[in-house]
Amino acid sequence: MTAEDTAAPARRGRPGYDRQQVLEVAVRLFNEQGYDATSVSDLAGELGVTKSALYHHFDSKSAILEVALDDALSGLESALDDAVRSHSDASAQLRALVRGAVGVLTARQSRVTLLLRVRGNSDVEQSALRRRREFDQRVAAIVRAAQAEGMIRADIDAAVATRLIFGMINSLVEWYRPGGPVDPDELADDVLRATFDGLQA
Amino acid sequence: MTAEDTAAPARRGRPGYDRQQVLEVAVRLFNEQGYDATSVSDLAGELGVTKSALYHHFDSKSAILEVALDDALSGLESALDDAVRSHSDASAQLRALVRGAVGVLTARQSRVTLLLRVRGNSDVEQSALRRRREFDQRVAAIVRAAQAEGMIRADIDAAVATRLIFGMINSLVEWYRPGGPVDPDELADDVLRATFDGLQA
DNA sequence: GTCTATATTAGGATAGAC
DNA sequence: GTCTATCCTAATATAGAC
Repeated sequence: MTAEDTAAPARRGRPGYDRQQVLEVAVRLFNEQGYDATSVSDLAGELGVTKSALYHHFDSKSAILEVALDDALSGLESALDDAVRSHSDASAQLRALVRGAVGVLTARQSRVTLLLRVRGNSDVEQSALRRRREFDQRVAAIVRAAQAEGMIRADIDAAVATRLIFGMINSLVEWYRPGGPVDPDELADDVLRATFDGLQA
Repeated sequence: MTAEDTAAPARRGRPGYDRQQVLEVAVRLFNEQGYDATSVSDLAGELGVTKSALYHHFDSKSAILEVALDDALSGLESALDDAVRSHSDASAQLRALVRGAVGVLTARQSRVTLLLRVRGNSDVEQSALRRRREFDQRVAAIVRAAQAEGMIRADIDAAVATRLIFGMINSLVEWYRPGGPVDPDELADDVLRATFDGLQA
């Protein structure tokens, strides 16, 4: 209904998954139980196949994680690039970025959730962390510039402000559920209002 | 210097840990690597003792987790109780709660971090989750009441507002470090300003 | 309070048939 | 694309001595 882009001829019988379907279920399980707490057996059980079948789709458990993390990072980086490209002043870029980030978090919720929980326990996780730190630094630079432009109040440290804003945004993955009662666009508006105008009446 | 309440006669030689010291190191490791990714061997290695030595202090790995989670939850519950007891109107209670929660998060950072990452993979985790949900519901009720009092803007859903506020607060555990450049009290002020007045100049 | 075994199970991963 | 069988390692936990 929503995403069936690949030209895959919609499988029928119980068994018979493609890479995308495996990825989908894996990411969901990783989020429900945590990556480390999810065994390949768990995943196989959830899909109703054996462990061996999974190794036909992915070389390793961490290869699944790698694909998911790349997807999340690409989304966030694109949102940042778009925001920077579409606006010349930092204040407008920041607003666009907040809206874009909320968009990515709601659209790719499960993969971004995975990204935000990465601790650096493997090469895959460490390289994702590096890439995420680069993203964070670019964002911090924009917040600093927006403060210099007078958009962000001067009585708060720009680095702290950056973390508070994205702390609020990132926390969405903990409760937002696609298809739930909260509309993604309205949510973006709420976050913009909450961060910049405040929740006080 | 800070917490040496127990009457333990300050050990000397390398080996020789008490429960508190083991707990301290365990919680730090759990946060660095994730609970599931941290083996009892890792912990033993970090302490410079064998695995068996650890089982002298705690019955199981999850027993360590249980103590840490209880401490975090107790702190948050106390902050909530204090806020409710000290103020009669919801608006003041909410402000006191935000300040108190930031205080608990900064003072018991490592244990609260652990709590916020719990997924419910065991009985210990599930009972912590239940207790946390109770806390969340009490908080949501206060936010609703504060909105009814006219303190919180009416154009945002109270449940969403609650999650945004505590999303920002809880995100502190991701970057705040005791003894670092950010003062806990100033941070509480910043969070109050950011959530209620907004970050806009 | 710690140590040297050791039991036991589960985990990630591979070989090769269907 | 999936299966059975299997390898190998690492994980939690225990027994009993020092």
